[in-house]
Amino acid sequence: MSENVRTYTAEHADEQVETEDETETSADEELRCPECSGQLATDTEHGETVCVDCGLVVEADEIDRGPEWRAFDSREKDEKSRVGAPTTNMMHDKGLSTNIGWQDKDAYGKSLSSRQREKMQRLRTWNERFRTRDSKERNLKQALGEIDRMASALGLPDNVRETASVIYRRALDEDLLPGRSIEGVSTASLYAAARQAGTPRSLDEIAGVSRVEKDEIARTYRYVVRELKLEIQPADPESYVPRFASDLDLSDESERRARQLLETAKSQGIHSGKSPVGLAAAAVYAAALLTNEKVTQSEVSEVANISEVTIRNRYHELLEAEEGIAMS
DNA sequence: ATGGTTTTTACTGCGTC
DNA sequence: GACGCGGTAAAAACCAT
Repeated sequence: MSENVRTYTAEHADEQVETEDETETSADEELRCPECSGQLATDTEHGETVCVDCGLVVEADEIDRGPEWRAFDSREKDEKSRVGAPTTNMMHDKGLSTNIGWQDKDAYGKSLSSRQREKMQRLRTWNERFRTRDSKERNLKQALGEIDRMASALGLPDNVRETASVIYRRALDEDLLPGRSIEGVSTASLYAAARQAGTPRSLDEIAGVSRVEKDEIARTYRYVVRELKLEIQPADPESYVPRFASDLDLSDESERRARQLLETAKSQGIHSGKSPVGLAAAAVYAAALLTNEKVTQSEVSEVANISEVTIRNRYHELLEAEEGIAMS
């Protein structure tokens, strides 16, 4: 039983990243403080992102792209409104390009003459052609559609799609695409984004909704992470707990116990090198046992996609760790 | 390619409903 | 007898070197 602190990298490859002196990292991937790796908080009042631990200002003079809220009457609404919709990375042109409405109405809402209608139709056609003119844009359009589709299938929230879009966009900008499929990079981006957002999906789940083989996803993922210097920590077992618990119709109580078990396991260092998914599954099973809720190992293995043997091994270790704490 | 570790597969035995 | 559970051995998968 060697006490090796090997990071689990099977489907969770996390590359070590040399931290450059000038931390000119773009805001879209910043999750942790570069100094003390503490939690970051956004101060919208001053437009700053600060570290709650050491107070380091990570990002200043940010632009708030959202609309001003709280307008009490129509006059105020006009004053406070900033023109246009908020930009989003989920559209290939950030939602900024011109779009010609489909309604054949003029600015006053009056219908157009048939001549004008024809003209507008031609304009729409050309506008669409220009909008997706060069290959990069078309590429992006397809990729974002793909990301959206997979994210929906996996029930991932919008912010994950946003992040995935950002990652993909960067990959495109850095010319990472040649030699790799659009689907592959889209999938890898989504996988990375899900993990960054703390709502990880296993490689198997991702592969299930992607057109690309698991191997290629893993390969591309590693490549993208390395090239873009994304910092992604090994998945936290606890982030799988809620999903498993709800899939098994377990009470909040046992979900809490499962987290607790994982906490003590972490403090004991039991978790290093083991599959986060397996750990989470075992914790959920053990917690259900402790709260007298009937769940079979095979049921847990089903929802977690983990073998029963692994669940057995892990949950023994979890319980031992728990007792070890109780003794001391 | 190799070696070390973890996970999976397959099989067996035990107790209970 | 089917089912849930535990254990073991060998194979496969995986990461690091």
